[in-house]
Amino acid sequence: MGHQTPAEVEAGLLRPPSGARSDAAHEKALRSAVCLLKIGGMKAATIDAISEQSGVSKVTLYRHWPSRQAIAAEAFGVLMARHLTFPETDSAQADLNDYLDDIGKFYRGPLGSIFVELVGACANDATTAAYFRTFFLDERRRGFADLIQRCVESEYFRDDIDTEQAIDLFFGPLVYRMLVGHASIDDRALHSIIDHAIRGLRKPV
Amino acid sequence: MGHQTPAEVEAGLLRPPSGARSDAAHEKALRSAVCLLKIGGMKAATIDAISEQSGVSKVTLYRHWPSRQAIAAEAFGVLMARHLTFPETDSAQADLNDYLDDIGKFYRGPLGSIFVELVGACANDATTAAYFRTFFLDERRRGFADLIQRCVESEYFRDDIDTEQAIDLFFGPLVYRMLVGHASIDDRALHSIIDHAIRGLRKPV
Amino acid sequence: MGHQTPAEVEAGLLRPPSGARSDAAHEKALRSAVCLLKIGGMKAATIDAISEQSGVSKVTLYRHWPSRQAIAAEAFGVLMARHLTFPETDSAQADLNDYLDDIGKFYRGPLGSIFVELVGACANDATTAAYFRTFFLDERRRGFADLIQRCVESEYFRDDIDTEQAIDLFFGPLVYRMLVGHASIDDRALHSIIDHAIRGLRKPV
Amino acid sequence: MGHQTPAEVEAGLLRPPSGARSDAAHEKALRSAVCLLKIGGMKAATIDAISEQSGVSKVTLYRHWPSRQAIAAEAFGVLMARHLTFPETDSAQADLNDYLDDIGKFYRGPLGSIFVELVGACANDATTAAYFRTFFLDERRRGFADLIQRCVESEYFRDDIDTEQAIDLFFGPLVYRMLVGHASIDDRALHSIIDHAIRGLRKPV
DNA sequence: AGCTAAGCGAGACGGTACGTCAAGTCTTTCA
DNA sequence: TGAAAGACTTGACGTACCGTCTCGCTTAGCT
Repeated sequence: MGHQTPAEVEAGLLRPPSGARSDAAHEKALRSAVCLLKIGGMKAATIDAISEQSGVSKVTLYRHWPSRQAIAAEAFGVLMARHLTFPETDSAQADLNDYLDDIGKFYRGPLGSIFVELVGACANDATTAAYFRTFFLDERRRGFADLIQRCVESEYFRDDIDTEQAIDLFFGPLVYRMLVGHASIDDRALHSIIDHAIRGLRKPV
Repeated sequence: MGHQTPAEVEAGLLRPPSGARSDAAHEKALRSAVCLLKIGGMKAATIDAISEQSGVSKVTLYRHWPSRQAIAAEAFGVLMARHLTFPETDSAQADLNDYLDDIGKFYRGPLGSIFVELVGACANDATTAAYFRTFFLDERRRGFADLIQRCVESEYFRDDIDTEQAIDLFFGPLVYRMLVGHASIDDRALHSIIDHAIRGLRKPV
Repeated sequence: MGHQTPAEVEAGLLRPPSGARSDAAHEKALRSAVCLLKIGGMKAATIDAISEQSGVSKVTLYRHWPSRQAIAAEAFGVLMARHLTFPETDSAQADLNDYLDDIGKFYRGPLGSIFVELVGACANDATTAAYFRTFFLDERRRGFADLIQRCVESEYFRDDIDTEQAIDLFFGPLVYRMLVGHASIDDRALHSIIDHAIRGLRKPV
Repeated sequence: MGHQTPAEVEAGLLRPPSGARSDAAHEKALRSAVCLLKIGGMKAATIDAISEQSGVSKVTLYRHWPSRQAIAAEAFGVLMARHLTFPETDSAQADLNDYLDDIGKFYRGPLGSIFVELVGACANDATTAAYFRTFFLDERRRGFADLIQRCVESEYFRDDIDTEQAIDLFFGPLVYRMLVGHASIDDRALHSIIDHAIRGLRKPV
């Protein structure tokens, strides 16, 4: 399947398949971007480096993406596709705790810092943000939204909460701390933050 | 008073005063940076532009700050010093609501987008983050912490909450949304987010 | 009739006729090249532009010509076919003067600067030079050679001159000045140069 | 002494001396350009190549010259400064013949083809032409003008000739032939052309 | 009448070079 | 002695044009 600009993706459109060549370049570029991101983060994923390492010319890269940040965003989506599956047991509450634990580990690992760099890049460029959402965030949020919904259905959370806001209540504080570094996100802090957020969402007992 | 690197600041150290000239250059540079930030955001606040507009040579800038982001961070602190005072009436709860209202307006205004750009810049460079905290964030958080403490004392909030986490429970979701743009921060969303956060902190009634 | 590469042309060979389509593309490309040359000179006559404007694909262009300069050279020949006819009255001397006057006007006009650009392009590529000669210069020189021959026959010029050299004695200085711009080619200069050249060729009286 | 743009040079102005560093870069770049020109002609003297080989950054090159052709033009001037001195014996006529002989050899040698490439480059860009004249041609023409003047004084040439035109009468045909390649410039042709030109300038006997 | 080979438009691609921007360093000169 | 002035290197950027390639369509001309 060919690549898609966020606009098209967000509009639910697909580009007409363009032939083997185009996709090959797209894939090669993404693979190189993934590799460079893992090794050196956003700083390493320059257009020149991706071009050189992948054998895809710069002009072609610019035909496929509007900026290096966009490539990185999509590459990050590819990279994360293999991680962080959502637990799905009988207990929504247990699943929530499991998932939030995973999140904590993720944020403190190498992928976490790439994630943070990407969020930072979103600040400078709305297009990057669009790519980041389309190729990574949206799907992940959908998964988490399902989990929250299950918490609502099992009467763990109130039924008048806004799912999107609930998600941000968990993630926002963590991301903010990772970006600015004003406070720790060690296990204790993490659990305490989560605890506060859960209290904000729980159904009164 | 001469300038301080964050390391020194955070360690409570002061550089030996360096003479009248130095401070004049420091001030001039900051004034220019403030001006450039207001006009064109982070993108406009380049070293060359600051140097040219302020008449302070690049070399001198680098003697005073480690990077252009650091200048911007300190300049932003200067810029914000005149805004967003904390309300202080008899009612902590009313003060909290007033303040959070102000925050909303601030985030959506021109200063808000500079703030977001700076937070984004923090992602790439720990030193920038240190400057940002030292010259802007720390003081502001202290003010907000006091407000939260008053909410605890007036038994609006529980007394076992962590003030730092409480702050991030309010700010994190907003900042996250501003950065990534995945959801609105209009008045309704804002109040709903705040409402969720407050619920997480409130003393059970 | 199909097109010919200079080598073939110069060897007196013709390509086997290739079918109606081929010629249509050839003509369309030349027409576009003429148009682009007139509007923007050599700089505008890029392969991409010719291809786009004419609807002839780049691959086809490269099947018909070895380079964009070659296309331009042939197009210039087409363009000039409509201009600069040779006067032919009873007086060879008068005809010579008329023609040289025309030349002066031509060199200073828009076609003159295209001509100069093409001569400049010949410097970098022998193939371009071959096209330029085949599709423009050779025929023109033949015409001028006839005129000079008539001057010899009417005993205006010596009969031991080399016609080719005589032509270059007139044109070389003009072209050189147009290329390098070290001296004017206004009417006075032009006539003076021509006068020197004629003196070099005249039969002593 | 710092470098000069042709406009300044032609206006007789000098840039204010800029310090040792600048000149070092200028010299290094020219040396590299000379070297590259000798090895591969104009095609080899790319900005990137000059920058890489000389260790002078591209930005600096563009501060010193407006284009690679300008660098090449100045470099060619440097290269030629060591060649083609003007003979100066008692006999102006003999000196003229000697010099024209030298010219022939020069045109057919490796430097000749660089010369032709440069003349060709002048066709596309007036600035290149200005550099070419300033750093190579003007001085050379001054020398040749002196020689022609001596021919006038010795009553070999008429005294009503225009020196500039006389120069072009010799050089124009040669340059034209070298550029377009429509006719030979072997010894016979060369002498014949020179002979024609001389006839055009000689004092009637 | 159908088949085959050629020419064709479309358009993506790798490559070379360009010209520019901003960052951060270094030297010279001045106060 | 410290700072202004400003030239410098570095690294990356985004673009232009080139010449090549593959694809699938059309057409010509032979079988």
